[in-house]
Amino acid sequence: MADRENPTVQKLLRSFIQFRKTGWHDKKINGYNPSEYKVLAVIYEGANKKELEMKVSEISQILEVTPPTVTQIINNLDKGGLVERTIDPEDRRAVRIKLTPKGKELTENARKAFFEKYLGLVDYLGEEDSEKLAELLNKVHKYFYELKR
Amino acid sequence: MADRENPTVQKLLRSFIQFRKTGWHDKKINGYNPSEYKVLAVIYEGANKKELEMKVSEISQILEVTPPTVTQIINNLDKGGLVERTIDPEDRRAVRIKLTPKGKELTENARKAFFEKYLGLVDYLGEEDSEKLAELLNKVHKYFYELKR
DNA sequence: GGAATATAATTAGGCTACCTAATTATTAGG
DNA sequence: CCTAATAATTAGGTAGCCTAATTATATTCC
Repeated sequence: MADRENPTVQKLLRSFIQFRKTGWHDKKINGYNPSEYKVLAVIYEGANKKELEMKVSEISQILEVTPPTVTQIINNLDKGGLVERTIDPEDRRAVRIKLTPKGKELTENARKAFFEKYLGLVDYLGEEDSEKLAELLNKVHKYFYELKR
Repeated sequence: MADRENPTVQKLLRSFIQFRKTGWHDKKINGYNPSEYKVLAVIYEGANKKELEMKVSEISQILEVTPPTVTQIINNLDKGGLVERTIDPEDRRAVRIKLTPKGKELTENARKAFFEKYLGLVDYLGEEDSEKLAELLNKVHKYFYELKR
């Protein structure tokens, strides 16, 4: 209670607020929003791992957003010719999403820039502290997650 | 380039994404949004430190949002009777914002709950790791901030 | 001292990134 | 084979921001 002035709490709070404003999530590139790039990245990575293309529901699970959110983003990517829908022949309710050559090129370029930036960060923090940070953030997530239930 | 698969980068990225979804910033309390509570908190803290009430521009600087954003939030808080505007007699362009008794009570209750939650977090992480986390987040912010210029 | 300029706040309108509820198409279970 | 479940979509809404334009007041400087 008197602990309301606890300096560690204060520091942590300030850091959280600042971190939220950190532009680590970039602004528009090539006319596409960060949320659109995230979907592109998921489709791209999925294609490198599996034989079948990603379903809307799979993308939605990976990004932890609802399916309507994914549908909307896919609609825009489709309009821009970055992505194609095909009906899954095994389950005609499902839709498989595939990158077009244009979409693939865009995604690869964005990924390159993105990973360079993050390699720079790991370099800046040092390998050890980077690992520590990831671990601590996971613990924070777990703490709040468990509070909510 | 081959470093694109650097596991530390991957871990860090996953942590960042997860952290962004962490509900550390709460949902509506008493019908007021997190952004509204942040403004209340700033006004409350300002009142404890200075003789004069907060101006819109001061609130805007502290929260790092534009003045129109603050104006809108103040409008809502005003409608709810949590806050009062008075014209600064020294500079009649400026508006001083003051908590009403109702606003003050609400803010105090919210602050209490809020700080208890964060004391719990510090307890969960340990004092030392909490400090480390704050420090690392600040470094991350600095890295991205400098990249942007 | 008055015109030009700067500053404080507000209004109007727009945007991103989400959400929920309802609908449509298809598949699976009793 | 009919009911219930599942996949995706459409429609509409919300929070939390933003920019540009406007209004009122202050400051500067010839």
